[in-house]
Amino acid sequence: MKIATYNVNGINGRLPRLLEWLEETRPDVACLQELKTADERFPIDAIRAAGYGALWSGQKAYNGVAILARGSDPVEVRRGLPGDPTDLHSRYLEAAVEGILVASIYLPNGNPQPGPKFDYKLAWFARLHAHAAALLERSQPTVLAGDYNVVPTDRDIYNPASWLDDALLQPESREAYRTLLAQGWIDAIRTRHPDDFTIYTFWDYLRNRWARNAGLRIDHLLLSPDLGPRLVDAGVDREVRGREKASDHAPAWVVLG
DNA sequence: ATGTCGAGCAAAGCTCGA
Repeated sequence: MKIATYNVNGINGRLPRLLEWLEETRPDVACLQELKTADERFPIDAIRAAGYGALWSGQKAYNGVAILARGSDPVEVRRGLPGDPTDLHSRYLEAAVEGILVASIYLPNGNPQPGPKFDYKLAWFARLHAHAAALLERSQPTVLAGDYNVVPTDRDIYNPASWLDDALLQPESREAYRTLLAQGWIDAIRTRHPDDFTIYTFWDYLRNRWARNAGLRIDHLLLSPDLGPRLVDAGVDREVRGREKASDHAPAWVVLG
């Protein structure tokens, strides 16, 4: 079973790219982020025509997450991260697909830092810690997939020098990611590629960063501990980033046996 | 500051968020 995560950076503007990738790689589950569209403009007809059922939580212009399942309709379990009823951003969706609980996560970027956006990022992370711990208590195979907006270590970026003030590299962001892993979650990409320090998922549009492979690893697939023995493979569909009208992220994926 | 995108608003270039 192949589960992927892909920050599409505008699902309508990049729909041909998304459909092409689905056709080429046929993931069983695809978690999408940054839909940047209201619910009523989600391109469900094109996605169904590609062979996928879908759940989505949209928002006009910003955020937005979805879960696609090949040949079936994902069963919605949760919409929105618990812990703050005043938080209206569409950043979390959870569904059951073939016995696996899958979450599509779009963690706040947090820039500029310090400031209210960074505070929101850390508060969102704290809510994720609480919910992720509750998920582990249920002992159901679970995958938390998405754009975490965290570069876990300096081994996950081409060169941290020009990003030192960025929210993605702050010690607080990294500590929050480590705290999540310490609950027992397995970072599938890093576990499968322990010594590959050029495996990235995001290349900024600015300053020719794709051509220079000046990337960051910020999209992650976290597996519940029971899925550890089922980890067969994991990777990044890097070439997708190099295409016309590409998102600034590439899809990342895991195969479970 | 740099400089690249999508999307909204509204009718073209600006603003915002990333």
